[in-house]
Amino acid sequence: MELYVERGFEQTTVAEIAERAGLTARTFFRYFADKREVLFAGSASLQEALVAALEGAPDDASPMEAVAAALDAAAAFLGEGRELSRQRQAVIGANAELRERELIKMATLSAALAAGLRRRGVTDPDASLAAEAGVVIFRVAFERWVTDSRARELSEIMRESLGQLRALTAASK
Amino acid sequence: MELYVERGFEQTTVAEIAERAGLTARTFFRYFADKREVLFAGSASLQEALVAALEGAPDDASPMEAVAAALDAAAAFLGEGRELSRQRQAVIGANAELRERELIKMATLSAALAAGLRRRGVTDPDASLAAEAGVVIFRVAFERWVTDSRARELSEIMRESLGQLRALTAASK
DNA sequence: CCCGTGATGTCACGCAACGACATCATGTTA
DNA sequence: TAACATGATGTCGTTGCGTGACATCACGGG
Repeated sequence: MELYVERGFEQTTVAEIAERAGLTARTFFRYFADKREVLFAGSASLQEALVAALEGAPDDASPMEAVAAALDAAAAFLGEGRELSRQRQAVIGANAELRERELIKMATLSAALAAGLRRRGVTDPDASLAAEAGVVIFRVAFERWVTDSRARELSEIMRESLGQLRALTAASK
Repeated sequence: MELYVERGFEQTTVAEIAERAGLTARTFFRYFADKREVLFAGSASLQEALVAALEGAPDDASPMEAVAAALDAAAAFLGEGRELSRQRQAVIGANAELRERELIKMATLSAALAAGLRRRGVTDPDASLAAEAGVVIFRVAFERWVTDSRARELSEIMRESLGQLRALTAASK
């Protein structure tokens, strides 16, 4: 992160990262599949947290209520490190390759949520749609939280965004 | 395409592609930004066709009706080359880097459609949502068309998928 | 004290991607 | 016709990503 923020993603070589970390480039590649993956190291555990929250929702919760539980977990997971999230997002936004990687992480997350919903008994078109909607809300809320100057909580913005989507879909005849 | 189908994307070198085309690797990179871009060469013109159709829709058409016009254009654009689309999709599906590239192309398409809708006077949350919904329908219908053994028309599957999404959103209270 | 085992380093390699420069076929203009 | 500009291609050299093969070294257990 230090190097990516200082001089940008492309201008940073793996050798430099390894040196800063007191390692060899070869060792770097034993921990991260490629230069991009460093920025997404936490995404696996984030995904696990969301899926766990979704599956831990009450049995009688609707699909979107279960998704809302997952979003709460996301807020808890990310809520503390706003400054880190800001830097990270700035780096990713400045580079096309990183945006690609982020998109596929989001797609993976969506698939995992859909699978979790199916395990809860939600059938297929609904499971996928609810999962995709959840990811859309996550992205929108996260973007606002990172951008906004006001110190609102991520969880609050998540809930607000969910409400907005609800209103929008309800209003579409 | 020949080489990617024969031996897969990763096992094909740019030098081989260039040789097959009677060129140098250096020249290849003058036409395509990278090895992946070859498979997405047509995506710019596809996007232009969709946006043109969206903007050419009647003034009194609703946002989703305009999106439907764009989907018709997509069907017209791709409808003839089913076998090519099949091969292409098989290659892309077999490789993570190519899936990433495809995701960012879809995101770009969604942004272009949203911009087109805004030019039609649709305001922001609706424009983005309608555009994203359009891309979802495109993906789902295209996937079915490529996978299905039956010889149904792409345009027909597009319209059917749009109807299903409409029904789903209408049913969600 | 030896012996796995896992983490790291070293070396060598293939290949993607790009900059700089040369070449060659064009069509244009005097 | 000769001179010249232009655009497409080839040639050469370089950087950096990513990987396989092998060596080394620290460690804890027997």
